[in-house]
Amino acid sequence: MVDSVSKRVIHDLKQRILAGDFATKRLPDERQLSEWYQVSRSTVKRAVNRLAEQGIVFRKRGAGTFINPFFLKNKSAFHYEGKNLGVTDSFQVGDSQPKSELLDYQVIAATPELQQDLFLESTDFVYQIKRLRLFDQRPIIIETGYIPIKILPALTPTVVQHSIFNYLQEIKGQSVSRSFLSISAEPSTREDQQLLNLSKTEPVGVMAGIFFLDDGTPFEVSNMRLHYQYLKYNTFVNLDQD
Amino acid sequence: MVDSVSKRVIHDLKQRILAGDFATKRLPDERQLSEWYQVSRSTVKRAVNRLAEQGIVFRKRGAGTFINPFFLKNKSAFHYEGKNLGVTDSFQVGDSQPKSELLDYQVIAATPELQQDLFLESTDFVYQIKRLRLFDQRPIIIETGYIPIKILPALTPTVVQHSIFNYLQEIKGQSVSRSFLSISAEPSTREDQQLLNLSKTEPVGVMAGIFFLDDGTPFEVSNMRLHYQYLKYNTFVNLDQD
DNA sequence: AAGTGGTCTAGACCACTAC
DNA sequence: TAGTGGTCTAGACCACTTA
Repeated sequence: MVDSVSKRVIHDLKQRILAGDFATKRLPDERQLSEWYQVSRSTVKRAVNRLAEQGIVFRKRGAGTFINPFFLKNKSAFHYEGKNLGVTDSFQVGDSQPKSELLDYQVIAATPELQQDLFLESTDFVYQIKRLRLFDQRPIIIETGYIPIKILPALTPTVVQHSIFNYLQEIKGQSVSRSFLSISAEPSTREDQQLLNLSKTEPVGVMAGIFFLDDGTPFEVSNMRLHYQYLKYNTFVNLDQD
Repeated sequence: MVDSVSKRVIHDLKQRILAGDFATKRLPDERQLSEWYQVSRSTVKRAVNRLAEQGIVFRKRGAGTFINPFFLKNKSAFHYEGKNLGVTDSFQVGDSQPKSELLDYQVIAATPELQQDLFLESTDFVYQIKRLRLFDQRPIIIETGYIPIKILPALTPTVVQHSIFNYLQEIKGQSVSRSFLSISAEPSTREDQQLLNLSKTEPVGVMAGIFFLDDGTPFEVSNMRLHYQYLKYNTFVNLDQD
């Protein structure tokens, strides 16, 4: 995993910004950086654009490239780097390994909605997997997932209690690299209250959506009900667009 | 606003994908597209990369570029294009103009937290503006915002009841194009219940964060408590990265 | 008018996938 | 091995901001 040229530039610029090398809150212009790093201007541009995507710098046509002051003063808030894809990724807070308690595990015919979302025929079947996920011994998420059996014909309850994503990687050499999620909130149901240890007035966060394989195949429809104190989704939005 | 070359390519490819021109679920390779559109390969690459960012196609090094089947079957879910920045933008659902009821409006000394978030000195003052925002006659959001007086010295309650963002554009020619938001959920307080017409067990969604001007100046710290039925945040996450 | 970022070109070479 | 996307170059010209 040798670093490419632009990676080197990205990394170095990030370090200098954090170290406060650019007291002016302004980056040298692209042509200067190009000479500085002895790379082409295109490469500098690609590197700086990456920093802009991450909200670290702002570009202003005709004026220059400026360091986001908020980035310097609030680095922790930018910790979301790498984003949230799987749930497990988002909850590496506790030191202990996340565990799962299997609540339900069966094979059912794909409902019309699942057929559409997972790109299935009416003759297809899916696993319905309901798990209570624990982090640091505490119940945090009730997750109900639907996975086509034709993608993972040999899934077992044992696998399910550990990581389905890891199993997928081992068996098929594919990983889940994209997701489409919708985030909302709801009053807790009686079941939520029991499983997640909530009072009647405490709500759950809901993250529902689809996970995709590298090749774009929809892999899983997932519905997650989270203890509300653990729902925290950070987004950086940049409206400079097409 | 003449379209650039790459915009033309983006637009045309998008249309063809939607029209089902690529029955194979696969785009022609870059060199072919380059010839087809009579543009350089770099330009094709930039265009197709934009489509990939939007989740419309998947790129696979060594294999090709493939259309996201989910995009074809579920176009409505991709409606989030343009994303959510301001709250008003996210809620153009109802036909009527959004309105605001002013709950609180005063100038206060910047607290330490505000000083940090808005990049202020301890001698700075901010407006504290609390509004109940109505959409389609219904109360949806309680928004408490903090804006440095030195950015908008002549703000008035009248302006505040309409759009602060529009006023900013008129007065300073600047717009709010970036935001950093954190999304969570909480049980509703008694005030929430009263203002948003919620029962005791119904929660609120919370969107808290900072809005930035084009030049990166933090413009407003905002805390929004939403009627839970109106919190719906869609995200497309792509974990192909650096 | 000078300086800065944005777009685009024509081409080289590399890394990975599939056969 | 052939084909595909990824990185990079060296340079041209354009669009916008600032003075």
